[in-house]
Amino acid sequence: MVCDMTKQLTKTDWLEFGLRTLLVEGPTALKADTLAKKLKVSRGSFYWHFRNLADFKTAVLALWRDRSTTQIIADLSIDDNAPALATLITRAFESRDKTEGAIRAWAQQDGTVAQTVAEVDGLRLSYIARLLQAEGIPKTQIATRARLLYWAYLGQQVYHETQQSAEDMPDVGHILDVILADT
Amino acid sequence: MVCDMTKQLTKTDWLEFGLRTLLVEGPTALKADTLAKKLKVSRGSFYWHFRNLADFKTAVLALWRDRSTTQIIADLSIDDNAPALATLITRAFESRDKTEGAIRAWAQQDGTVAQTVAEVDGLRLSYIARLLQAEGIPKTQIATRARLLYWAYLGQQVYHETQQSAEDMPDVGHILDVILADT
DNA sequence: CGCTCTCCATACAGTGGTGTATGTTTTCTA
DNA sequence: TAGAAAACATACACCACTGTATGGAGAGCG
Repeated sequence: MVCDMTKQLTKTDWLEFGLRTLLVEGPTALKADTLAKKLKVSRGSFYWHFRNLADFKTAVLALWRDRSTTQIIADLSIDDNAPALATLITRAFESRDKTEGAIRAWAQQDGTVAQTVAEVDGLRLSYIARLLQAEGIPKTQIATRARLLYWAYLGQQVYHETQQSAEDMPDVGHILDVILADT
Repeated sequence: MVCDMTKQLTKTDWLEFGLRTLLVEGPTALKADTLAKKLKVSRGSFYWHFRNLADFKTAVLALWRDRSTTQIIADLSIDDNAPALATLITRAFESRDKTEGAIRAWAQQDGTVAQTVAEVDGLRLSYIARLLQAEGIPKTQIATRARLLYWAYLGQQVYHETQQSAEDMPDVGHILDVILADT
């Protein structure tokens, strides 16, 4: 628990904890009852800040969407002289949380979530396409290569390794080589 | 409904319907109550064939695992003269069901499911590695390229397109080119 | 001090699902 | 064709969770 335990809870506290819970335990853990217990308060607090569960969930979803897009902007704002694509790939493929899996699991059982995920996917994909264009990839190949790279990122996030061995890390450099290879 | 409606249900009928429901509506739809209603029987039938829900779920999981592995064997048994890798990629990337997404959504909230998924992932990955070896990829690059390809497949399955336009299909030929490209 | 507004607790009714017990129908088989 | 076994129906107790109503504690302020 990172927040001050003595204070009372604010709407933001609930949303932050909700997002964190979503990313760690999955969408099925988004219940007023269990969340309240983990926050050591009663559901009265929850229903004071939010009209109902659906409202809370849409707020959590919006929070994730904003975070994701601003994170894209942050990645976008790394200076253009640096090897942006390499940096992006390294960061993406070395992250080891269940975020993407959790969000996609949620999207699969909720239409509005799926729509939001589609928007975020579109933003990320167009960003990758821009980087590939800067790398000099022929225009007819950009779409496919961007998809290949982004799909590989998504796939790695939902991929289940038998054992999380450190030496089993992907060879990021070689991935970059393949994505940029001449055919 | 594809099965004979007049007959009584067998254990296999329940499992088949359970697997199908899982792949279409996701793991949260695996409830004795709702399944029974859709099969137009009461829960008495369910609890005659299965001790409890957990038993049913593990049986459905086992069915998926067996199907997945035998399907790999079936793909493996296409004659070695044919361009096996191209065929596999074409089939994989043109399939448009939510199977992988549903299974992975399930795995994310159930440890034993995650373990089974890991086994299947391992089998598929080693199969792809074998095909890449047959294509003459250097041994030091096989692992990374196999991962890249399989991750891209997984990613495409959980990827949410804004609109399911047919012209948005991936360029399978170019994917193959990139995966096999000299670096 | 007393008043108000914010935040939370408690108690309640309602819902959707599980599992069990027991009775009823259908099917198989001798 | 009687009887056993398989398959299903019905009714019940139980649990987790939602949403609501209402009451109470706590800070801020006149």
